[in-house]
Parts: sequence; structure tokens; C-alpha cells
Amino acid sequence: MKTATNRTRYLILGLLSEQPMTGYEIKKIVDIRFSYFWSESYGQIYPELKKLESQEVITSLGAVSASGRDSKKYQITQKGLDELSEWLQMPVEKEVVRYELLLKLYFSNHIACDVMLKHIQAFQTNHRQQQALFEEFKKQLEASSHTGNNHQQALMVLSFGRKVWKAYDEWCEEMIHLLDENKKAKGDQHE
Amino acid sequence: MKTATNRTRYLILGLLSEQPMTGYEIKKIVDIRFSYFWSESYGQIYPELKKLESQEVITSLGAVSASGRDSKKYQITQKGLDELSEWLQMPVEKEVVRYELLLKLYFSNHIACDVMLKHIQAFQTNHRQQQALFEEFKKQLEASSHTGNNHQQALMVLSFGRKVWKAYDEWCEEMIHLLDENKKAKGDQHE
DNA sequence: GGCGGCATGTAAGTTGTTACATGATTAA
DNA sequence: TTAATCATGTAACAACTTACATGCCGCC
Repeated sequence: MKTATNRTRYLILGLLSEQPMTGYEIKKIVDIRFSYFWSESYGQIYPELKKLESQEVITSLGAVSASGRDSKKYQITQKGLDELSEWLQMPVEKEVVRYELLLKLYFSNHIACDVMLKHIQAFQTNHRQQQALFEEFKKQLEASSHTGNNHQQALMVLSFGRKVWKAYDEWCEEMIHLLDENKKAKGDQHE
Repeated sequence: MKTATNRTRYLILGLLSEQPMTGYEIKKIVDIRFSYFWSESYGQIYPELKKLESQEVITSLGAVSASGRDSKKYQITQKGLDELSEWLQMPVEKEVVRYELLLKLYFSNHIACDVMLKHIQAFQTNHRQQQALFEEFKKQLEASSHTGNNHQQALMVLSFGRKVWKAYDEWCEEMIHLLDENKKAKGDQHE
């Protein structure tokens, strides 16, 4: 039986439901504004756009953008909007997470404390950079007052990121503290 | 250039570094104890076991388990242990998360509040079931006093899950509250 | 002139899931 | 006897990444 997942499809339909866009713009939005909860590569986006066009859920708005450059904007059709809201109503598929950091941590009795400490610090640094972006996005959203669109929804998604990233950060702090104490304890034994 | 990821490989090596196991046992451990931070399918485990054996990082300990059933226990070799700790020391690959719930939430201006409410409630229920398991695991770990192995590491990984799942739960509570208010506000307009 | 950003696309490979096939043992 | 669990495995497919190819535009 086919499992009707293909989330790339619905990401595209979702973004085009806001405004016409090119594949390149879709990628940029995902990379910048969605990066903390989604990812796509060109290798998925472009072929999917073609497929969607052939199925008439989106249509191509010829070429030409602001400058004279090549660019194909796509627009969603009614059929596409219908399919989008159908998908939105279906139960959420069980999500699969894979934290390589935790896998390494679980088996880290094989390596020095220091190495694990560095992994955790790197994780913390990465996520702190993202945390700064959250605050920026939030300001932007609160400043833009054009309600009626998905303004509130965007804030809800953002709030997830802020909460979860804060939990990451607190955990990192605790673990760094713990590993530091371990190190000291081991150091003491040698005195 | 080849990207030396293949995390299934290291999951197997990691688990076999604790004790000899069958493919079936590996799958069970991942499904039960690792499910909140990892997942594997038989379609990955069995072929990888074969590959690992041919590369002499693990060896097969013939057949026969407790009963007279067919079963192949595998044991890690020194070469395997070396490769494991080499991998453990390498920086953690950038993790890719994909929260379908958040994608749907982001585009949920196309559907009724009620539907989204149900999605969030389902998410909360799923994660609350996992939260109950955390407490059980924690008790088990704190009861088993055979230190020297990866006891502390397991507790650290567990602590990640508890913290992050708590953040999930709090977020769900807030969102459910918010969506309920939305519903009421809309209801009032009709009176 | 060269670099970075805009823009589209594909081929090859890897990774991962699902469904199926098989069969023994155990417990109800 | 029949369902569940133990146990191994594979084939087909789906999903996804990476690296590459191409070329224009605008700026320094």
C-alpha cells in the first residue's frame, strides 16, 4: 500500500498558497525561516515542482522576475488548494527523530570526557545562534500588522522553537557542569 | 566525495560494544529504549550486520539462543571497537529535524481551529505516554547499581528526553489554551 | 576581471521504509 | 488450534543528499 506522505509536495503547496514563488525562493524560505523545523534540497524541490505542474495543482507564470533574469514563478490552483487543506486535516504522521549527539553520548564511555564536552558545547553554540534568530523573527512578526493571513500561526510555530531550544540550552548547561565535575574528580585521583 | 555517515553502522557497533546481540535484539532495544531519539528498521539492520561481518569489525557467534531457536549473536572485534571510538570523536553531523506538526500548524489558516486543536492534542498524548516511560527508565537505571559501564551516560540521555518532552508538553498546553480562546471568540460573534 | 548571488536543473548515490516470505516456539 | 512472539531476511520502492553543470547579472 502506498503511504501518502510526500511532505515536500505539501510544503510547496503551502508556500504557494501564500503567494506565487520560484523554486529558488522556496528553498530560501525553508533555509532561513523554517530551518529549525524543516529542510528541503533543490534535488527535491525542482522535480516536485514539475510533477505538481503536470498534475495541474500548480501552474507556471512564464518567466521573468524583477530584473531580466530567468525565473519561473509558480502559482497554486484551486485543485492545489483543495489538496492542501485535505492534507492539513489528515492526522500527523509519527515523527522520526535522530539525535546523533545522544547516540554518541550514550556510547561515550568509550571516549574521553573532554571530547563529549566539546560535542555538547558545539551543539549549544549552534542552537544559541538559532535562538538569536528567534527573537529577530518574533520582532518582525509582531511589527508586521497585516493580520488575516497566517500571522498567528507563525507565532505559534516560533513559540515551539523558542521553548524547545531553551530546553536544549538548559540541558547543555547541566551536562557541561556535570562533565566538568567528572573531569575534576578524575584529576583529583591523580594528585 | 563520500560523506562517512552511515549511523546505522555505529548504532550497531555501539550496542555490540556492551554485549553480543542478535539483529532482533538490536531492533528491540532501539524501539523500546531509544525510540525517543533514534529509529532503525530491519531493512537497515540485517544487511548492515552482514556488511560489518564481512569487514571483520564484528564476528558471528554461530547459532542457538536460550531455547533451540535460530538466532545469530554477533560480537564486536577490536577493529570494531577502534572504529567506534574513532566515530565517537568526530564532530556531530548537523541534525535534520522535520516536524510535520509545525508545518501543518504554519499553514493551518486554511483549516478549522478544531482540526489543528486535535492534531496538537494527539501530539501531546503521544508524548505523554513517552514521558511515563521516562520515569520508569529512570527508576530502573537508578536501581541498577552496576557502575563502570554507561550508566551515567544513559541517565544524561534520559535527562535530555525528560527536559525536551516537558517543553513539548508546556507548549501544547499553551497552544490548546490559545486555540480554545480563538474558538470562543468566534462563537461569540455568532450570538 | 572576478566574485557572489540569482536561478534552474540533473545524475548518481545513499539511506530508509514497507511489505512480504518463512518458519519455529510458546502460551492461551 | 490459533495467535503472539521470536527470528532472519529480501525486494521494491521512496526519500533525500551531494556534487556538478550552466549561465546571467551587478558590483567592486
